[in-house]
Amino acid sequence: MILSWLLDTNEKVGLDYQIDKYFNHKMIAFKDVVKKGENFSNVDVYKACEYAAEDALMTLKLFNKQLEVFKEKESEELLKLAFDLEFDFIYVLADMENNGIKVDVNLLKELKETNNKYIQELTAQIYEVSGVEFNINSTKQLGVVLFETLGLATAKKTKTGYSTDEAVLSGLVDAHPVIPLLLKYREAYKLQSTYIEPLLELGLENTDNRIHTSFLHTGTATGRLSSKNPNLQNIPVRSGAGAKIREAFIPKDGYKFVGIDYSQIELRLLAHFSKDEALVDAFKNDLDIHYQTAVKIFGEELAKEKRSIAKSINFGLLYGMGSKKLGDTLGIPSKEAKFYIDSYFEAFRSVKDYLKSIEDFAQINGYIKTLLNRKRLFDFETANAMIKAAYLRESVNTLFQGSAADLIKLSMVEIYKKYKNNDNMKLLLQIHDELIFEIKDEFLYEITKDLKEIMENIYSLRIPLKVTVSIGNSWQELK
DNA sequence: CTCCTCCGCTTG
DNA sequence: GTACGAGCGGAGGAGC
Repeated sequence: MILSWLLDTNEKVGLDYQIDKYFNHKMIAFKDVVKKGENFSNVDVYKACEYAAEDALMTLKLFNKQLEVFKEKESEELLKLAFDLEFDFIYVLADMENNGIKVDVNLLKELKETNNKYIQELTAQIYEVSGVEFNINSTKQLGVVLFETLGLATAKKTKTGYSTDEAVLSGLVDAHPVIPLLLKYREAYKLQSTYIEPLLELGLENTDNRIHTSFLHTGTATGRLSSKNPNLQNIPVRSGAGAKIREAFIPKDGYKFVGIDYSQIELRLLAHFSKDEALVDAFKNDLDIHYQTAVKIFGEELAKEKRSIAKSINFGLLYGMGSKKLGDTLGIPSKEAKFYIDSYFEAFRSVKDYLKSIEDFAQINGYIKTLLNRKRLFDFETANAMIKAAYLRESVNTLFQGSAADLIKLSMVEIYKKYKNNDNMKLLLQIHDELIFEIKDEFLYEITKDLKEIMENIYSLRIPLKVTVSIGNSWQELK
């Protein structure tokens, strides 16, 4: 059985540390649930699943085992209550954590060496060009070098001094030859310290080179999962150099990676909730949603050229954007950004009304609830104007982000239930709107097709749910 | 020496 | 003072 390692520590050698890790973080999660009453509304998600019976015996064993490990008598009742709520999903998480994901340690070693040389070269060049030796990783020291020693123009300040973040450096890229070197250094150092070195170390811990993360079930305000030790939900994907790290994640022999992600799930939820005719039609007809948005705002002729603006607006809507930030994002004056936002709401009238109704609901009731009734509380009573504005943005965002989390959790439970005894397929990772599986070559298409079916039909909305599937011999190939 | 906050960067 | 949700590594200061 999937969790045999958890119940019988002698069955597999070397898994003790995993058991400890599992119990530790689960216990922390349970304590969180007990502490924060609002998370009890998770019950709706699991009630919706209605999958209690089959694993009852094993659950009981697991529960008893936990009580043995954590002798916290006074919290037994509460722990039991919390445990019931976790009933189904806890298995999915434990399964993923136990499966782990294999890394190519030889490739990571190569990356580490070449990247290390590169960092040393950049360091030497930075010292030479700037004329001083200092700790490049220290924002404080770097600020002094750039804005005092070299006398570059300051752009913005942080609480404690000069800002030297990527936006500031990019703005100064032509001002001094050290700037492009710093940008390259930052990227290389980040990859080395946060990804390459820790992943290599973890990969070498196990003879099968598999890395095991911890997924936290109660680690977010919205109902999403989070991942830590290591965080496998923020492995680089955007930069070219970062892509090499994804090459180092590989399936075991005879298996392929399959990535299935929900396409535009939050915007689909916006269409579903708002019932906006234009949005609903676009998704029903499987059109390019950002392009269609551009058509509605700017007209047919300009739509192609303005698609990226429409895309930024679409995402901004889900975050409760303001014109200033949209302007910054697009590199245009906030006045122009405001005009675009106004044009959007002119074209999508019911979206505007709907977003307003979310804010009203949150303010009147002091909470917001997602598609499957997960609640997030807000204390408007004691909030000043700034906090209140933040709560309204969070209310809007939680509806979409949290509902999307509900849906993928439903899918994960359904998939787990169907495949838990099938060694031809394992679920390895969840990255918010995406699942990554390891599937045996022989059953690749059969199982992938079934997973797609499950995910697209997990819940009935006004618009269809759509997933995109990718198959590859490394994580990098899943695109 | 450990712990904490800040900064900056990675991701959906 | 205004775009949501996360985790991690390094610097530097506070406190033991």
